Amino acid sequence: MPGARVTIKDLAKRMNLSVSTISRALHNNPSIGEETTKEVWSLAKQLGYFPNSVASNLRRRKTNMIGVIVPRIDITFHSHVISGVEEIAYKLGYNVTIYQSKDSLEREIAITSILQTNMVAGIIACLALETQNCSHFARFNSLKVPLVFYDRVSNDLEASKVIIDDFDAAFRVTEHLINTGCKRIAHIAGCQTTSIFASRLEGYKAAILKHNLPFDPNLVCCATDLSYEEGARCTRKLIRLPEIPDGIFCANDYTAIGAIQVIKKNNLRIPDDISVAGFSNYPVSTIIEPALTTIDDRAFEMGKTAARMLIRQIEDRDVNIASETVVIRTDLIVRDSTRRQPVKAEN
Amino acid sequence: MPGARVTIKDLAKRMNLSVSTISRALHNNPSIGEETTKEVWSLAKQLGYFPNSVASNLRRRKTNMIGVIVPRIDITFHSHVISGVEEIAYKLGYNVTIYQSKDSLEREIAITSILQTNMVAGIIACLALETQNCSHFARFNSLKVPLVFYDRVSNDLEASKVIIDDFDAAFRVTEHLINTGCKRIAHIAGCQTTSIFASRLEGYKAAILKHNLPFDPNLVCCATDLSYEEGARCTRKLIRLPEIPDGIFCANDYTAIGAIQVIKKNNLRIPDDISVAGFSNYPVSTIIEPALTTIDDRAFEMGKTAARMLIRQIEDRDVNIASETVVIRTDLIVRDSTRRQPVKAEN
DNA sequence: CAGTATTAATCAAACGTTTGCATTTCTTAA
DNA sequence: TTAAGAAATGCAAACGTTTGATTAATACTG
Repeated sequence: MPGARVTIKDLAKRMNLSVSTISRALHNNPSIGEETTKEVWSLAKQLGYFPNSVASNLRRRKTNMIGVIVPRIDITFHSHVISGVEEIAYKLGYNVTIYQSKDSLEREIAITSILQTNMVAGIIACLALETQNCSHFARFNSLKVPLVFYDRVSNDLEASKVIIDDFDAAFRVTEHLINTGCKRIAHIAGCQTTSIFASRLEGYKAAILKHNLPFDPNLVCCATDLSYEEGARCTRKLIRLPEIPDGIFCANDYTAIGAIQVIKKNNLRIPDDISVAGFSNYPVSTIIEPALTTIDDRAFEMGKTAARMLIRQIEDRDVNIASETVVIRTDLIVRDSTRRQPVKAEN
Repeated sequence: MPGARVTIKDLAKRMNLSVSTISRALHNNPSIGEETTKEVWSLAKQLGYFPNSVASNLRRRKTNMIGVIVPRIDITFHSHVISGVEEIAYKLGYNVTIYQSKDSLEREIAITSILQTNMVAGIIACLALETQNCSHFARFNSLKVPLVFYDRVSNDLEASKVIIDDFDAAFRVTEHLINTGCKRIAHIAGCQTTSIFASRLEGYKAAILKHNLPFDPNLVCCATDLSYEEGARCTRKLIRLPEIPDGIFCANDYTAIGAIQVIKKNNLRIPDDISVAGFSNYPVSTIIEPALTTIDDRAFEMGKTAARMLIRQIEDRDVNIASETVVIRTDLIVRDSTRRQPVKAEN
């Protein structure tokens, strides 16, 4: 009797009403008299009644739970996305449950099973690096559980996506480097089986070619995890090239930071000798000296958008929205790492 | 029939067995024949059966859900804690659902109601800055829902805690500053109604006094949110003091970064003119130049520990573990921001 | 062979809601 | 006065499991 939960039945007994009446009253169903409704509410408060959503979920055959799969929670980008998701979910009465795939396909698959078992109402996911084939997500189509991918998305599956235009963003960064006088621009690229990194490379190439600069494969350095260390390693290689680059576009901010520090250690000046640009606008990009020019990928916005899309699909289930793809606007943020003394495009 | 979930009943019908037999078989209950058990499993796989944990939770009157309340997900410290929680929870078969209090008491209260409604098995929480009184958590005592606080904890409530020894850590940092030659050490302190920040101030004081340095209240700068900007602001004030400090211990890394940048802008050298130390060991502390001496608060470890404690309590419910408090070891990480030319303690 | 264990499976209730379909009571119109 | 409609409430099944109590069938013991 101490912690014994108060249920709808208890209220019913106390008031000599049926449980259905209580249930309806608590939902302010108009078919229940105003008087009664008020009394039910007040008794509920008095007795400390709390609805049991597990029971409700079972009966209604749906939950208010949104499952989120991220590679890792402690990566800035993802924690910002999650924050955005939670923000919207909370406002709209949904709960958020989180899983880390650790970039492992096996774990991602296991997680999809858990989500199915838990009857989540919808899923937001960023694919694991290992994931090439998304068949483990296919089940959610037949279960009518809406699915929104963000950032690293799948094309072989009917599902909504929220992404940025990586090609365009990379193009703009590269063009910015060109416009500030760089003629020999290197690119530290991410794993090319992941489409976002492939697009960034493409955007880079396109800008180079558009401006009639030669495309030199030696200037493209393929990284795998885009860590600080990889950035440093690639940069050491680049500055030992016979013809040293005068600009480096890095596929993310971590590698850019690594690049900057290596360049400084080698007594080259940034941006005078080499300009550096990153991608993501992590907080650290304002701290590093010189401050890093980068692309703001608006992770928080991405999370909010994904959540909104998902919830709309959950609630309009019957309308059966065809999957939609939203492209989030990105911003080029110019800081000192590319801010050269005013030069004309041609020197 | 397309997305129709396969249930235990379907299996029962197909095999001419009762649902209870199926249920037991799926739990490998020894009272079911080996033969039967095998067949049930194989049919389950064949039909794509997935257990419905909502139903199971209702019947068992408990869920596998751990509720986590953090001030904000996108703060490095908390995202690392969450990552640790998820890591352990996943391994042990629990799910993690996350809520941000945004440091608002009102929201924190609302979240506790949601958690109760959702029948979470246990709760891990870091109190909102606004929270002075924890009565809204009291209900979980009577509901027998275990509760583990981390970092910002409550003392007026029977609950487990996982914390670091803020006093000790602050003491060690300060002593380190003294040992490397600082004689006039300032402290940029956090909100003093929050016990962790009060303890850091105390630790600072204790070290000062132990080494017979004068304690000068003018050298203590109380901040509220410990942001980069506050760090910068306080530092500007400090370096305009008639007697400028030769060391600053900041209550977190953000403020320390702000301090460093202000000091550099004012053409003072770090650590030669002023040593700077922070608290938390955020990734940025290795990036800033000079690299920041700080305390590693081992957030990830904290999350893992909190999760382990919580789950143990959930599972040993009957044993009724008295609340326990675990203090996580912290490490002083010495970097260039305090690494002076070798000097004796006395110059 | 009677009696007792042992094994394998079934029965039926329960968990706390929600909801379609009655039922009751009261108005209102004809 | 009666039929019909509206308003307020009740009945009972259902959601998909789990589990204590029970039964049926088989094997074992003395």
